[in-house]
Amino acid sequence: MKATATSLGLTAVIVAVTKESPRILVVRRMSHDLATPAQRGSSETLDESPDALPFGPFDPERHRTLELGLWQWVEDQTGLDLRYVEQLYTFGNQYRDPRELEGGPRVVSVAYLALTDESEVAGSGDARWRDWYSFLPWEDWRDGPPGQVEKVIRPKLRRWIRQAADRESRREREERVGVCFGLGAGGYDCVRTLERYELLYEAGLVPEAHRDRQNLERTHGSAAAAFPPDAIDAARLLGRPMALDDRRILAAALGRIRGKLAYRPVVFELLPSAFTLFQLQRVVEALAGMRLHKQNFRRMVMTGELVEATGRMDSSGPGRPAELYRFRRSVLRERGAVGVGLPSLRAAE
Amino acid sequence: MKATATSLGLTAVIVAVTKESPRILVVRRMSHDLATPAQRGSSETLDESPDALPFGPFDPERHRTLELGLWQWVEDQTGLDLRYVEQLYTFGNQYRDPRELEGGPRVVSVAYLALTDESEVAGSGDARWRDWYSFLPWEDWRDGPPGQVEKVIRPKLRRWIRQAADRESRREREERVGVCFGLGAGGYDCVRTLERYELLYEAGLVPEAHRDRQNLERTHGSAAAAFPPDAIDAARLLGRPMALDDRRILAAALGRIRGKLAYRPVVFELLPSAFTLFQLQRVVEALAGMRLHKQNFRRMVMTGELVEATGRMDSSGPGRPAELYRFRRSVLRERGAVGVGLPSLRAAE
DNA sequence: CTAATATATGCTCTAACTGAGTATATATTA
DNA sequence: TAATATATACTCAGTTAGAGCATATATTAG
Repeated sequence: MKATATSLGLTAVIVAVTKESPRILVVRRMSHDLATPAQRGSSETLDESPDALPFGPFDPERHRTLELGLWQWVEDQTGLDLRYVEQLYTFGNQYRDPRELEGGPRVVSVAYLALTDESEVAGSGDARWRDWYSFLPWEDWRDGPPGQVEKVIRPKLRRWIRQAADRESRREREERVGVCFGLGAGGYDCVRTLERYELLYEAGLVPEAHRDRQNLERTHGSAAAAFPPDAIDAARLLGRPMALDDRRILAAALGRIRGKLAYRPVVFELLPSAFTLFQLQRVVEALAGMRLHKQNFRRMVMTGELVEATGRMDSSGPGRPAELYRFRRSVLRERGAVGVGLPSLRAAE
Repeated sequence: MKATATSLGLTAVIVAVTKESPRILVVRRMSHDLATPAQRGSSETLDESPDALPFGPFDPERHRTLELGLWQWVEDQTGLDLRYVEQLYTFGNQYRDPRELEGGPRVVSVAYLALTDESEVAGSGDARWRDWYSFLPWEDWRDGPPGQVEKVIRPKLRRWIRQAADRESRREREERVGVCFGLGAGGYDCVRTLERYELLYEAGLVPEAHRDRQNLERTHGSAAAAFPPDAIDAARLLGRPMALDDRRILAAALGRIRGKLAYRPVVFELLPSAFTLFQLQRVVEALAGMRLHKQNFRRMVMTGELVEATGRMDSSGPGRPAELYRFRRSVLRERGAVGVGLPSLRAAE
């Protein structure tokens, strides 16, 4: 059975940073919306009900542009006011949505990245904020290499390399693992989030990989492959799964925002109007998933003239009070590439 | 009358570089395909028949992914084999396609950037290669500031600034012009191609702006605004117009490829397997639209280990024969950000 | 009150990189 | 043979990036 039509939708990756942790707005879609009939029978999927990214159909009658469509639809559904919106990518792979297996239309979705501050979500109560790294825990290197990388990912990937069919594909796998997790020259690159997710997917370390394979096999009538039990175990340590290919979209969004940090001052859309340099640094670190050298960070921000002093001080925390700054919006118009620039990964302050 | 459905298509920006000039594959779509009935009557549009980017509907029955759809459809239509394909942007603005004015569906198009070498185009003979800068002549600074910038663009933009409604919007226009054409601090940024096109469109310096406005007014029954005669004059100097918003897509593609040059070695997909360093430099210059310092360029390529010597020499041109190099594909796997890095704009060698 | 601790902020040092230029070698063409 | 066009090696100064030292000013534990 094949999809015969296409339906166009919008997916929103809505990001906020609260108290040093990056947050994502997710909805809990009832699983029977997304499950195939085979799954609908099994009890295990019903109570799982995975998180999903906010998604809505695009209505050409109401919206003059795709971006306005996203804007208004998010506004209507959640009451959030977005500070920054940019198109991320358009996803149209077959079987993204398992309902295609039953003859549903091909679901093509234009994903947008939006920045805001975390605030109460109005409207239909199933939207909630969640820590971004609860979905992609291997991306947070702020306290050194994440536990899962050494304990789970590396051993499993070594096995995946060994299982390669021939010498050539084995060498290829080896190199991919090296690039993604920073064994090769050049070290670890925090921007390669999508490459990492896709590697983990292909290597079967992520439950979505098994789910998709099972959906396919069930619908095509072949015997459903046994769900490898150790794979499930491993997957539990590798973050919260999501519906559809939403975790892939999340990985793409993280890479985009990390890349953008270096040459466009987007961080400021996530901060209050007045902030200390340390707060600014914490937000950048939260998104980059790594620690920065404090003095150099300050030097960069100051010599780049990204901010201006407000004159007021912040004495709320412990330690010497810090001066409060505001974003100098005019840099957007004055100069070309400006941003907070990420160094390569290193230890700490 | 409003569009009630959406149709999903694929647009291809197919790039090659031949003898130091970047080329684009365009098709000549019969103008009655795109014209509104009002235009169809007038003789002036019939013989114009503007160039358009290759476009095809996306068929979910045949294609597993959007990218595969593009690949196969380009292959079928033109016989070209693409060396590199990446998704560029998804365009879905209302009235992109004038047929929407008569109740046609909203045309959403996923644009792809593809690199290849210029070769004979097979199949339906209406596809042809054209110089990229014939559509965006203000983007080519290899021989200094393009003539149109000083003679046409600057004066018209100055008038556009003066015509602003209030002080605030005037200051805004002033700053935008400064950023786009390099009057402000930071100088000229060759990557801001889309910003420049959109500025020229808004300021009415590009015929597409008048065409779109006329289409709207005619269909809505209001008197068609007189086409300002000096605007037409100016437009003739500002490059060849295109159908739909294809020139906007072209501007986006140019910005993307220029930005990518700096951190991904995409140039090599446009070169033969063996090339001299000077040829490599010429291709980069053609895309960047500016000249590079020769010795520094060589140093960068060599210390970056982007290429390896073949041992063979090229004695075809005048002057001392140059060594032939090949791209060291393994850098793709070894390191993170690698590319040929563009400096800020300067005079010449 | 004092010590420990957490933060803010100023300054230095070095290695690497960037932009620009000089110098020399080797080919073709007038 | 001179003029010209390219290839290639090397130098030099200014800038930037990564790392660390030192000091100032607050809170909290004892």
